[in-house]
Amino acid sequence: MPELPEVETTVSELRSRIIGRKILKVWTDTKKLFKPDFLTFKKGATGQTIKEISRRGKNIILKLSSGKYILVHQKMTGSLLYGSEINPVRNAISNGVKNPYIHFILYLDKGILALSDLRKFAKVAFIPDLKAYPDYQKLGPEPLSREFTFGKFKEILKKSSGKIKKVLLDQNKIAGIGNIYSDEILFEARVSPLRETQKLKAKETKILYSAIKKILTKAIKAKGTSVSDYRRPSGEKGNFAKFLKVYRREGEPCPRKCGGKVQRLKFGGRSAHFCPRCQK
DNA sequence: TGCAGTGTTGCTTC
DNA sequence: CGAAGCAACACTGC
Repeated sequence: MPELPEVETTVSELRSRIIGRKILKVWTDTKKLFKPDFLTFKKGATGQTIKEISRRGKNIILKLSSGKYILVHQKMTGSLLYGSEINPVRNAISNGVKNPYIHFILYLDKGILALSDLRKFAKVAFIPDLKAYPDYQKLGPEPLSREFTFGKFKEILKKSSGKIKKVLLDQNKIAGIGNIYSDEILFEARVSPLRETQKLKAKETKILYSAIKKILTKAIKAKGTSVSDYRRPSGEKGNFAKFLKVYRREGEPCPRKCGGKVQRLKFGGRSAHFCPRCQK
């Protein structure tokens, strides 16, 4: 589930703990997570000091003392956890909850950084040159950055076709929005996920732009959403789930009290939740 | 019991 | 070329 607010929470909570730490050892039981392969990763990471940690879209980026990078994408069920040690019997982080899904550990000179990932979809890459990494450089603008102006948003929409929900989910158009927040943003803006992007009115575009900034900012303040698996580095849950208005609320009355009912509809391979009465 | 559904992405197919 | 479908994996809930 980690979308922009969850990844932002992870990065900001890890920063003070792992900056300046040296990577002593790398462990995994799932080599397929690694790009280009585990041996390259291990050679590139071992002995390095972590100089910086940052976020780009849903990606976590560690800059190493060699000037090269580690990129972690948590995909569906990944969480990066930090603790003082690992309990090998329960595969649990010392100060976290029991967790049998740890598939990757960086042993640092102080503490450990572990990736929990039930479905093993996560990606852990060693990248010599970030700018030359296609998955990274194709990403669209950061929606909370100064660069993402209303003009920029209009330009993105102008070049897009199809339904607005699909545009919001496209990482190469805007980076970091996933299924939860696209539903919540569209509800906030009173725009149906099924609307054709080209047919949005000027006023709706403006409201949508504000809703993107508003919802993502609020979710970061709440430390993200834990619908099922996402955890903060400490193992704690995010607090935004209770603020969700439509996501996973099929059949409930519209929280805006318009008299409509939240509907779930499948398209583009995923489900969209919305109120057909007040989202036009 | 069994099967549909799950936060993401990228590959294959048409 | 774009759009759509599906696979990667393991679990939950109806």
